[in-house]
Amino acid sequence: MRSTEPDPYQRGCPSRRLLDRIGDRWTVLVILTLREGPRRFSEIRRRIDGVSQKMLTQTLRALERDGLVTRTVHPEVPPRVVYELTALGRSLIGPLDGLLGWATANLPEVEDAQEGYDRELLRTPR
Amino acid sequence: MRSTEPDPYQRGCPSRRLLDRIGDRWTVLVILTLREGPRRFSEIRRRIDGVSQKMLTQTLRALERDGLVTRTVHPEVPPRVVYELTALGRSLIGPLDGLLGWATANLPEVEDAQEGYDRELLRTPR
DNA sequence: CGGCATCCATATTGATACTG
DNA sequence: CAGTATCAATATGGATGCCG
Repeated sequence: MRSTEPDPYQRGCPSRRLLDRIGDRWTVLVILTLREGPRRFSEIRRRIDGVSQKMLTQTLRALERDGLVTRTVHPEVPPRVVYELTALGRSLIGPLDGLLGWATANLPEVEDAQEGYDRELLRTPR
Repeated sequence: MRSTEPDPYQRGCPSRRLLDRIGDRWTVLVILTLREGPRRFSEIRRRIDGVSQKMLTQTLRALERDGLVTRTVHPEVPPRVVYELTALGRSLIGPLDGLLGWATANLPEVEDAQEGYDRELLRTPR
């Protein structure tokens, strides 16, 4: 049996393209931040611990290019730039929540497994 | 209103820890490969286009450490090493499928958005 | 076969300085 | 405020060779 293996994961397949997009350290966090509503650049920056201004700019540009986020410049002084999820961006929240829920429920078990693994390594160094 | 912003995404929060684990280029693809059943090292390697032996080894070790994958060495010559998802690992498949489904359904729209964005940049180079 | 060690090119990121 | 530009540090990944 087992006649039908699915296709291998080729470079351009949906899984790969998705991972290339949201598989970096900041993209998902920005989307989750914007789920609360439109936010200014500095607000987003404050809510994501450790993101540099450069990385946040890059991430937001990529999200805008992907059609997941809109960028609105209010012509004032000082400038005010507001980012907001598009409908497409919001549609990603459900699936992301699925993963987040898994993380909340199962990360403790993952970390237990890590401890066990590391302890075993110490006992049998090689 | 809007009294209650959720906590910011601190460095050690579940979202961050999850992304640190599965946010790399290969982890998700390995899990999806193993969903079909136990597989040998070389089988996995063949099914993921472009993964080097070094990266696959690293990824499998991390997954084993996380308790998501078991590694079984069959003491034969030549050696045969079989990897298999644990129950914990299998529990991650549902959430991952959610994301994959989103990708399949919406990546075309994302790529349209990119084209539009890039075309606009060409028109107004700066 | 599976996998470790090494070397090396390149990508990613952070820090800093500067601008409209 | 919200960027851009530049440089330096680091992380990542691939290629190769060797081993049980």
